[in-house]
Amino acid sequence: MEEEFKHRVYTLIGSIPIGFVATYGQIAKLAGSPRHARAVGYLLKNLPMDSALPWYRVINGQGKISFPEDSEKFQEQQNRLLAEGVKIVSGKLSLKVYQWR
DNA sequence: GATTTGACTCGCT
DNA sequence: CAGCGAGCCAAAT
Repeated sequence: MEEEFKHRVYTLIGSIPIGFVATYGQIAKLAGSPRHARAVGYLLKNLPMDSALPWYRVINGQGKISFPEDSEKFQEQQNRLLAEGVKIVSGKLSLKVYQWR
């Protein structure tokens, strides 16, 4: 695996401000590989749970959490986001995609 | 070293 | 406007 890619992905995710989120594709692109959105997900999947990385700020291209609503993972991610200041509008999470400006 | 898998996307129906 | 399908490509087995 390319260590550099991984490192950039982790760094980028870590740099997402509170109250914002980013998409897998965006992370992959900024990490240097526009077509590796899935690899990003893969990396997050095998993250150690003791990691301080805000993986829950990463969502899919549709601005949603990439888990079925009934799954525990979904619940946890949503809760963490809510705890970070994300609000609910019209029953949906008000997710603002970070733009690395 | 080949095969399967997936926390993705985009485009067409 | 929601749903489905095919493309993509690294990581894991």
